[in-house]
This record gives sequence, C-alpha cells and structure tokens, in this order.
Amino acid sequence: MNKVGFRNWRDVREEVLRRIHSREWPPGQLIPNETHLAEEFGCARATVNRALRAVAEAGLIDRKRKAGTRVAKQPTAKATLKIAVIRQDIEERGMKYGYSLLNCELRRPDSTIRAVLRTHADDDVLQLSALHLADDQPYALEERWINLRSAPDANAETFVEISANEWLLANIPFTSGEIGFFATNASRTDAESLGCEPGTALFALDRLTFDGDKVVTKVRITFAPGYRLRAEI
Amino acid sequence: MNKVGFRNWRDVREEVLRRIHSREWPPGQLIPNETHLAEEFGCARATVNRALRAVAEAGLIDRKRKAGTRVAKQPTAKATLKIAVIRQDIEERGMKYGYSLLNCELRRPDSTIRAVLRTHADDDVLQLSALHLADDQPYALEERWINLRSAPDANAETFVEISANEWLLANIPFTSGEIGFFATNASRTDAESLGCEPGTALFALDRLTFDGDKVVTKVRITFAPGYRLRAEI
DNA sequence: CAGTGGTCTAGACCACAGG
DNA sequence: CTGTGGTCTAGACCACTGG
Repeated sequence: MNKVGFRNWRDVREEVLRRIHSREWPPGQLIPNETHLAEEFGCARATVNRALRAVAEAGLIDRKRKAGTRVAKQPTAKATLKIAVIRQDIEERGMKYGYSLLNCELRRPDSTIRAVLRTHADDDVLQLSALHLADDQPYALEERWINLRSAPDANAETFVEISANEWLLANIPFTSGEIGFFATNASRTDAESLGCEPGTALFALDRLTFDGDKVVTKVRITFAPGYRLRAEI
Repeated sequence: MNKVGFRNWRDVREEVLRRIHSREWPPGQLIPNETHLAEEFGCARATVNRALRAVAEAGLIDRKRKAGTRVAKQPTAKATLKIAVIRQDIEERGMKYGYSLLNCELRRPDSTIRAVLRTHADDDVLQLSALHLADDQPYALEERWINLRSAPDANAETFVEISANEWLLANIPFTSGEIGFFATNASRTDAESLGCEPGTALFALDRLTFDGDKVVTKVRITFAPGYRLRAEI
C-alpha cells in the first residue's frame, strides 16, 4: 500500500489493467474503493474515477454504488464498428470510387415497408437502388426507401450524381438507428448487379435510421462476394 | 448568450446535441470554446469538457487543441457490438443452450495456421470443433485453434462439458483481438453440422485473440441459417 | 442507514498545434 | 507565440442501493 505517484489517469488505468490481467485481482473480486486507490496511487480520487470509468467502459469491471467495483467474470468483448459512407470506405482501401443509379421512383409501398417506415397508407415513399463500384468493379448494392415526411427535400434530388447514402448523411439529421448484419444467397437480380453467380453467399446489412421517433430511411446494402467487415476488440 | 443554469453534463450534452441536430451549429462549423460554453451554461468548464468529450466519442464533433471544436461533416455512425459468449447469447433469447464437442485433437498445423497463431514449426496446437445448440437445434459451429504456448492449461481440458469459448474467457487473459465478419456458402460438412443444405448462405466470423503480442486462439464461428447480428447506432 | 460511486466546482498547469 | 483542449487537485454534495 505504498504511494506510487502515478501522474495521470492513463497510468492508473494501465496499473489497474495489469492487476486484472495478472490475476492479482481475479475475476469476480471486489477491488479497493476509489478513495483507497487514490491514496495508494498518490493522486486525486477524480483521477482514479476517470481511470476506472474507462476500464468499466471497456467492460472489464462492473461498478455499482455501495456495492463497489468488481472485476468482470466474463469481459464482454465490445467491438466498435465505424459505419462509414461507402465512398469513404472504398477510398480508404485505396481504390477508385464509382457510383451508378439503377432506379429511383416514387412508390406506394406495400404494408411491410409501410410498417417499417411508419408512414400513412396514402404516403408515397422514394424507392431507389444504386450500385457502388470500387475500381470499376461492383462493390455493393444499395436498396433504399426514404420516408418523404421525414426527408421532404429528398424529392427534389435525382441521386444521379450523389448517392442517397451520402446525400442523406449530409442533409438529413438523425438521432439513432438500428442495424442488422446477415448472410444471404444472391438472387438473380443481385447476381446480375454484383456480377456473381446466383446463390453466392453475400454479406448484407439492413439499417433503419430515426430522427427522434420518425423513421427517415431504411436501407439494405448487399456487398459483392468476398467482403469482410473488420473490427478490433 | 444568457446563462441557462444546466445542472449536469448530461444536460449540457443534450443541449449540444440539440444545436447540432437543429443545424444551429451546422456541419463543419466551429463551436464556442469550453470557457465560453461554461459561461453560457452557467457551469464549470470541467462539466462542459465532460459533455463535449461524450459527444466527441459519439463521433458528432471533432476536437483539436488550439483549432477548437467542429461539428463533424459526416458523423461516423459507430455501432458497438457486444460479442458475448454464445451460451449467454442464446440464453438471452430465452432459448435452452446445448453444447456438443465434435472433435478435439493435438495437431501439427499447416503453415497458414502456424503463421496466424505465430507458433514455431514444431509446436503442436489444439484444434477442436464443437456445435452450439439453441432449443436442441444447431445454432453455431465453432472451429478453433488454441496456441498452447499462450494457453498451456488448455491441454488438460477435454472441452466435453464446457466449451472452449467459455473456458478460455474464464481462464486465459487476453488484451486485444481482431474480428472479421463475412458470408460463406455452407460446405458439405457445415451443412451436415448445422442441418441445412450445402450452399446455403451462412453468417460467420473469424476472431483472433491476443495476450500482448502472443496469439492465444483463432476461432471461426459459423452460424446456422437465418442468424442476424444486431446493433444500435 | 451508511458506504460507494457519480458529479460539480474553481482554479491551476500542461501539451499540442495553428498562425 | 498563444489559444485551445487535456488533465489534475482538493473538497464538496448527491444518488443510489446493499445490508
């Protein structure tokens, strides 16, 4: 319990991580409270708090008022994915970005889409599909429905020069979203657009975007064969 | 510029988010510095800092010393995935968890695996495959290689009662990892294990786990048809 | 009820990087 | 060089919750 004299919260965090990693503080164990650690480390309690908060965010400890801080039994590995604009994604890989609008029209959606977008029965929605290219090869197919009540300005856009993906991000604010990843066998039209055989396993995602409780847009992005979504833990 | 008297950093964060969302602070714009905002909000600078740090972590603003704080032009949507233990994943969906070890043996790996695990040419590695079941139906296939230099105790385990997935998490510390998600057509053996037709599109992930610079384990998890990985933005 | 983490404050110094 | 965010401190009060 000697004072060590750590200078900043990162040092404290590293020391805490070391103790967890070395099993000096084994999984499930209650660790000393902030005041004790501050004394031991020779710093202010706020500094210890900052460090422990960071470790807690990483999922390695669980903190509860009164109950204290425990080393997590099963550190929940959290992978943070940056969902970038597709163009950015491609350019970061050092490839040339290309874009091609396949279809764009106002439609009266079926009840499934209507339910998802939370539109009225007599609302039209903008439905479009487009292809994103990397080095002139198909990269991803974008199929999108835009709720014109949430994004009325979209009606004035042709989406020929700029993809809906980028236009929406730049022009329509959103507050939250849901995203789901899955695998799907290429349909005949998928295969045609992406230049692969029907039945090929394709990585795809569905994303639903909200502005408050209004649905802005629903999009499905189906990637060309071989796509991998990477993340770090 | 009246004092508003926000009480805590969450209030400050909400106000900042509101201004960004309403375009009062449009994308790309420089926002007032912490001292100004603290005055305006009638709180300490540390409180403003706490709030802005949270907003920055969410990807909505970019902060640089001296350059100040700007509203991000393209808010990088960040989805945080909790990669839970499979059993936990299944139980959280209210289903009964089952587990069945298919194979477990010491092997001299081929050069590809050896390179990935960073083992020596004459090191054996533990190779195993297992099936995870939900309500007695195949849920996911686990194919794993364990570096015995990083996890020597694994050699004493049979992995009949407890999956390697859980055993490793509970017994072998790790510091970081890489994860990749992709889609794959079911091979004949995949199809047999998971009870589907060969060729079916399956969602799969590869994960590589490190303890410092030592590789602990490489695992591929292939999910039964219909699996969706969900996240919120 | 009492102990723990959560937060705020006012002030200070520092590190970085723009101009 | 100078303005900005980054951080630390000592002390204080609060909110939650376990026992």
